[in-house]
Amino acid sequence: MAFNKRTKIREVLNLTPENQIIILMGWVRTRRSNKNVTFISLNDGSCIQNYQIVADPTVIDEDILRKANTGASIKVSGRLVASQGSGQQTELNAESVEILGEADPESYPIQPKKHSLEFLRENAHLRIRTSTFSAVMRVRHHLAYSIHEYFHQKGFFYIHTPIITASDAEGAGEMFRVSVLDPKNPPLKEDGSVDFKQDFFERETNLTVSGQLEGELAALALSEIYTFGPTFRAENSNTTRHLAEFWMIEPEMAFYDAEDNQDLAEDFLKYVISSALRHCKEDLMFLDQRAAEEEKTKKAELRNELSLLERLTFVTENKFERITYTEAWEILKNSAPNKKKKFAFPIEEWGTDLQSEHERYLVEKHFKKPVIISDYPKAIKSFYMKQNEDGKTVAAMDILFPGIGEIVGGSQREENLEKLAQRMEELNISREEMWWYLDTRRFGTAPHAGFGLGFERLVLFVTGMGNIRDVIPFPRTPGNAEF
RNA sequence: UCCUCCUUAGCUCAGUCGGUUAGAGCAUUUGACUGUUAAUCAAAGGGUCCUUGGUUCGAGCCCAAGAGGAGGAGCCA
Repeated sequence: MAFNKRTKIREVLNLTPENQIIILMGWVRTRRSNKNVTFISLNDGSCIQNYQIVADPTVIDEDILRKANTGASIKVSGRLVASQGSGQQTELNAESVEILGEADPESYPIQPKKHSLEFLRENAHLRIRTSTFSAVMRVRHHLAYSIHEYFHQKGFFYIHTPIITASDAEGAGEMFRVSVLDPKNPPLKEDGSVDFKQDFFERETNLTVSGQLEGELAALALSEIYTFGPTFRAENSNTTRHLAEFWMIEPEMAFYDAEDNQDLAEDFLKYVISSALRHCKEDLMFLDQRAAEEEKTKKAELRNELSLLERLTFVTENKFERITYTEAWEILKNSAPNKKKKFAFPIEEWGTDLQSEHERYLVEKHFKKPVIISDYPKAIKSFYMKQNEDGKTVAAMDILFPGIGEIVGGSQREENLEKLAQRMEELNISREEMWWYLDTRRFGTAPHAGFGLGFERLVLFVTGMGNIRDVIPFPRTPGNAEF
């Protein structure tokens, strides 16, 4: 018999019991037994539910049942019947059980009990077998799928921008070097510096920190494109919302201005979150309960007012608040915590960047909903952002989510060659190396805009998990690349 | 990188003022039990108290350094 003749638990749950023969394969979650009967809770990862196998010790060999302990993988053939117990509609009366892979109960780390997330992080190779992580991974999949679905339906093209890049023009911080040179004995130039001319690409190369610049090139040909790929930042960030390797979605659209950009970002976020609510209902209900348990351990003032499911529904049903940096600055300057000197960074001069505590105040206390802040001072934003008429601000926007902070950062791009070149000169960015980028402004330049969405931050928000390391299968953080 | 906290059984944790043989729950093993829902009941096994050094008659507990982890900040998505 071919292995794929088996039925997935997700499908079995919808079958009417007619004593038909069904084959299930999966991993044992728990086993309970007495003299007359053994119950096995089986999970195959196809859904959050375990399926109950009933084994009669006069039918199934006792040695086999003994090996069907927590963590073992088994194949069960049996008859689908209405359940005699109250916990489930149907169950499988085993006629044969085969042990596919034993799991020594003395050494298998995942027990049928609540484990700490820290412990599971150290067992990342096995944690996907837990209810929580399998639920997170399924939600992650559906979010990725619905992202492609959203853009495809709108006529956007999926562009693959390079992972290896020679430009660090974004200035987005430290990069990981890509090199085939011998690190112990690299070829040197006369001045003693490394001679990258002898490296694989005959120049210094790094892992990408953003696909945006290449995305712009494609948008100025295909009109509307998006990227969805891995992104690397070699920053020594140790927080619950940073990874050294993460996935980013970067749409880039010709003939969009700043407002079109905001409209798209808001519509997009609402689409993928409601898609998760529709397609991952059971997983999200499980994660909702898990998050509610977690809430109980927090201090009262740090607790969420809304449950996970309520937060998700709230975001899809309410308009995001849209304010400018200047408006945000005024609200913050006149806010109670600022007047009472409760902020670690008091709001005084116009023009300084907003700190986490300020963003959190706006999102969680003042507006109590997602907030889009636009038109930041140009000094604190990147060179490629469109300079506004006032000469002080750029057409940037950040979308802030409760509990997550910045989930989207984007802008209308500067399409004017002179203004862009001048800004690059001011910031000491090489116009010679960026000739290809500037060419788009030389030939048929057009207004365009785009944004970057941190995929794991989205998964974090939708699953209600607290740490970004728990929403990617194998997290890469400073000092951690085990799996 | 900075600040704060943590590290005791496989897991989660307790451990009084520095005092003799280091505890609990869960897990595991064995047994009991006529259908269980993370079954229940009984018994048993299980320890480099993170590492190194110091103080002391005596250190899981005090001090120092190091390692690992968590939370917050910065950088950002």
